[in-house]
Amino acid sequence: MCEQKYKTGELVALAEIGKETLRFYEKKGLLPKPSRTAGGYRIYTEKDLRRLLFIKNAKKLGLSLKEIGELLAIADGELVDCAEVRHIAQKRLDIINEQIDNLGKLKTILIDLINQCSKTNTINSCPIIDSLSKGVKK
Amino acid sequence: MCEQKYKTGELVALAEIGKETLRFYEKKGLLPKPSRTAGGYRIYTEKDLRRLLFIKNAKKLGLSLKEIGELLAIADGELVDCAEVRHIAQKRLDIINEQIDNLGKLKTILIDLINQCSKTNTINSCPIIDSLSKGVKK
DNA sequence: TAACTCCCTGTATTATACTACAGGGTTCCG
DNA sequence: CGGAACCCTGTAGTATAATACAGGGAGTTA
Repeated sequence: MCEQKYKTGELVALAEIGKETLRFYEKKGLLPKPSRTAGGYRIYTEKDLRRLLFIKNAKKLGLSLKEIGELLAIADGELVDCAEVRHIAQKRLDIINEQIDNLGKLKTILIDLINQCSKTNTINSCPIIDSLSKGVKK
Repeated sequence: MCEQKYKTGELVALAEIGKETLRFYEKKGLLPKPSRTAGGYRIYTEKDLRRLLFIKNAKKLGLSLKEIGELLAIADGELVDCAEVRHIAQKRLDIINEQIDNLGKLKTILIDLINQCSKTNTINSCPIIDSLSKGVKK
């Protein structure tokens, strides 16, 4: 029966974020407006902590706050249209595949550069500039 | 003997960027200050076009303008210290590997979500929230 | 009750990468 | 020479994601 309650300082310590960031997320609508003490202090629950950790992890995976907001809206049941969900997820998936592809190309270019560099020890012609001037598909 | 010369409008048309972006890059030091006509109009050369295309392609690969600037400095011979070059390249390579790794994880999560969605057609429990609340390594 | 820590609000600043004016000067065509 | 199209400068605004700070209130403990 005794659910854990946190004040701002306790929550930010547990989630390892700044207190300004917490308020920022609240203002952005990513976190619900918490209840308050008589003195006006915010009171958070376990649910808020989980939500905050979700935001943190999703960010780590490269999602923008806007996208995270959309996913949270789905989780909250505000957005129950399946087509909508699929659309968000698929759109992101396309971008991810493209990014993985691009990162692979950049990786090759950088490995070439590093090798080139260790061979000559001076750079007269630049392998990256050459590679990238020719263009990257898409 | 007749090298191609471009005015701002011609160059931005060829590179497919905005004219303000061109000035922005000049101010940032990514493009050298071009020579001018008697009337003060900027005159660009083929070399500038190649440089601009390099910036565009490097951006597509996810490099920041700051990193692009460092690579251009290398290409310009301003930075000929091999250790420095290797350092920039290796640092980026580490980030890339991590990003590829993270994107792969996100991809799995999203594919799960899409599948879940097409099975149930309604979302009662949210697979992404569940996945991400548990955390992502590193 | 003083002192101290924590919390409140609102506003301003940071960094990245542009994008959009306002108010002029230049070039070129007829 | 008139007018359109183009270019110049400087400043301001946009979006994203925070981060910092000023000025004040709340809660706790000696």
